[in-house]
Amino acid sequence: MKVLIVEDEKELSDNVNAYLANGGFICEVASTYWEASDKISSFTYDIVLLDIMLPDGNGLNLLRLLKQENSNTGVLILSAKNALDDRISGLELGADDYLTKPFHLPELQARLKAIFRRRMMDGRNDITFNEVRLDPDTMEAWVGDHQLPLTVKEFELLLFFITNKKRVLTKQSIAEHLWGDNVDFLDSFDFVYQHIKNLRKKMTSAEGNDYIKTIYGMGYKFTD
Amino acid sequence: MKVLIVEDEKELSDNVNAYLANGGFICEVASTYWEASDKISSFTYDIVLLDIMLPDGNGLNLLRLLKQENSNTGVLILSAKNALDDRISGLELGADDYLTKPFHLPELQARLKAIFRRRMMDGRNDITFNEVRLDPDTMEAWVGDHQLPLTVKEFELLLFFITNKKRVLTKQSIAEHLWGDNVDFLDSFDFVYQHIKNLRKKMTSAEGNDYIKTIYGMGYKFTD
DNA sequence: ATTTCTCTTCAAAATTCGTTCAGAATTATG
DNA sequence: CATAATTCTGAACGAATTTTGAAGAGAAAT
Repeated sequence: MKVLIVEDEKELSDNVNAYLANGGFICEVASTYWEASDKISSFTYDIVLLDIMLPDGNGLNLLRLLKQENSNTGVLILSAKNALDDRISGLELGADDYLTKPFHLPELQARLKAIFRRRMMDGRNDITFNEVRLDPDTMEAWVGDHQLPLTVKEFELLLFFITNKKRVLTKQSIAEHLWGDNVDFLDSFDFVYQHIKNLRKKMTSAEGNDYIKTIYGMGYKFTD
Repeated sequence: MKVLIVEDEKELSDNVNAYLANGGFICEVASTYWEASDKISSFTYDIVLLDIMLPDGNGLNLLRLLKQENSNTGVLILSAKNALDDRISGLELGADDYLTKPFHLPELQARLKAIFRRRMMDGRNDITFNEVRLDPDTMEAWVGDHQLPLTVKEFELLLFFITNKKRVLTKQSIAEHLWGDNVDFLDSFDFVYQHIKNLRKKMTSAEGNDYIKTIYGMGYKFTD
């Protein structure tokens, strides 16, 4: 992760630079408004650590510039203790966070990581096994690039398989998991066959492979 | 935007509630760890305002729960002045921001809006998804150039969809979000159908596409 | 008070999905 | 190899879910 430190006090920027570099960040320093402006226009950073009070210009303008140039860059604002308005303006302008001086370096790092996590995660929450990918939030499933048009039961079945990969699942356990307590009254779990079949068909029509292996007399196993 | 205020000092939570409600937020209050835990498990909030120091449990556990339940919820941590470790832990756990007590209400609101904008609006003042554009401030909505004459419920529905794009929303969650806690007494959420229908009609009469996809047996999803 | 707009309720129609059934195919057993 | 047990498949039925139109209730505006 690449960080631009915009800060005119050399001692502070050196400290930050050293600490963050040690924590795995790649840092560059700009000590004036114009130097920062140049770098922002020329290069791409993951996060800009921005001191608002600069000798030759207001950092909020840099923030505006940044949002125009590349809105995907995170911004953490550094401000003097009492500059409440600056902080609020900064957040209004789209900064991700701010920190008042003086601050603790571990906290700075924690916040940078928080910003990074926020920007990278992008709300995705999926489970994968080889070519197969599931997202429980969106109820979408893929084999490779091909999205599977699954019904709810089929999706739940695949989810049950993928969260119990390589384990043998009996028809009974599948039935109990997908149909809950209602199955107690049933004497046969044969209806599971249908859903296995349907899921297999949709998976194999996408690529060559459904990962469901039949264990004769036992049940099924999701494996390669 | 729906906010859960987790705070045991009643006077403070009342103040915050009143101030934010006036600013257009929909607020609910939980004054104990378990009440908060219940609400977080049962309902969906855009942001949780979380006091870490609760009489019957540590707020950081709530934060963990929250990230498990619904990773799309923002978190703003409230902490005592000197609890630096808690703040850092909070940010590490995925909180979006923190504020130390005591704080100014305008700053709190600015930060909440910043979190929301950061998550939804990408630094601008409106929310877009493909051809669809919403402005929560003015309550206006467009599909392409065509402005939609939406009613309040339709707007809220579309806002709920667009702020939860690609996620499957059940009729129940939609009902809870748009109608608040009152829906506890209902046994059916079928009335949601009507609003879906009306919204669809207005969106498709503007352009060819409403982005609302039906997931049979599950709910709806705003996607392309 | 009346009109207009919005929200909700209700029932019928349309659609999708889950299940059953019978027969075919596969695998195990002796 | 013959038999029994298990699994697979396609077709068709029925149940559950969603859509739709219409009409009533309620709120807001004139």
